[in-house]
Amino acid sequence: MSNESLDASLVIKNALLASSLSKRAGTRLSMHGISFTEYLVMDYLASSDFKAVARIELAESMGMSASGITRLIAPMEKNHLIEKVVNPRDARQSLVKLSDTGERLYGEAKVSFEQIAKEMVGGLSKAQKEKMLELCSKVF
Amino acid sequence: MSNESLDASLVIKNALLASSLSKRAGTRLSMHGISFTEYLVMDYLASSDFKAVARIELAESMGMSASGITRLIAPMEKNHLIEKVVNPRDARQSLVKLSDTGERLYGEAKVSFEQIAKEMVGGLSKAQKEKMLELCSKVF
DNA sequence: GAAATATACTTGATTAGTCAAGTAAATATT
DNA sequence: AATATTTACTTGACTAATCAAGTATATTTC
Repeated sequence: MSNESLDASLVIKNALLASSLSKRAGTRLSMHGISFTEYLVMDYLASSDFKAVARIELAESMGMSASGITRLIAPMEKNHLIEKVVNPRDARQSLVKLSDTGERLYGEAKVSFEQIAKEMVGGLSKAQKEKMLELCSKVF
Repeated sequence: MSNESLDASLVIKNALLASSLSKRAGTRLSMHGISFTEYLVMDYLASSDFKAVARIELAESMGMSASGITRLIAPMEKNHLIEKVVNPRDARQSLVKLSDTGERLYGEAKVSFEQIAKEMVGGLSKAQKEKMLELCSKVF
């Protein structure tokens, strides 16, 4: 295989893999009434120590547009998973944090997510998983 | 890090990586007037030796629904990139193949795609790319 | 060989996102 | 201090996909 087609194959394989993984994860998470993307938001907020975060930061961290975040957050707020927090230093911002309900739901969803994640990458040894995570991080 | 959270991190990292890669690839491919998904279809048809392929096979190979393929192919057919081929043995099927125009466009797009793929995975050595491809294949 | 079931595809309704344009507040420029 | 630019976000119009239901053909069962 030429170098170029190795690169191309890698990109394509990764795209197909991620599509499969996120679909399976989404199916599992739907039992908690949330989508994979919503889970990612919660996970990010949780990793931010449950502190309020600017929407723009969320957008960047998730590789989404600002408007995508607006539309993603709106129903989560309506469902009381997420709370708006104002930033007294900057009135343009509308910070976002997990509500108590959101934290609780995240905790439950996390169990399911870790279960399905385990099933999905079950074909790899611990060392291989670590290697793959490292390689992914090197690319992005 | 616990085993469970390693699994979860790997799945999340992969999703974010693939999202980034496919967006960048899509941007580059838009110069040829096609999307990343359309490129994937063409690539699959090319790898099938440019023979006609059933839509259902396409759907499966790309991890998409049958209706997704219908809607994806329709404009490609209108733009004469893809031709319908009937299967005399099964009138339910509507096979799909690259037209001459489609083959030509695929050839051009492939150059761009391999270029951007090279840029995107440039942080890895050849051995690392091979390793990552192998690990991805092991998972899916 | 007729009836039941399964397969291949399409269509209508919906969802999750995009981009471009708009608004309002903050920051920089002069 | 007034003006220009940038930043954070929202909204309207659109696109790409999904699912559920429908149609037509093929296959299985009796």
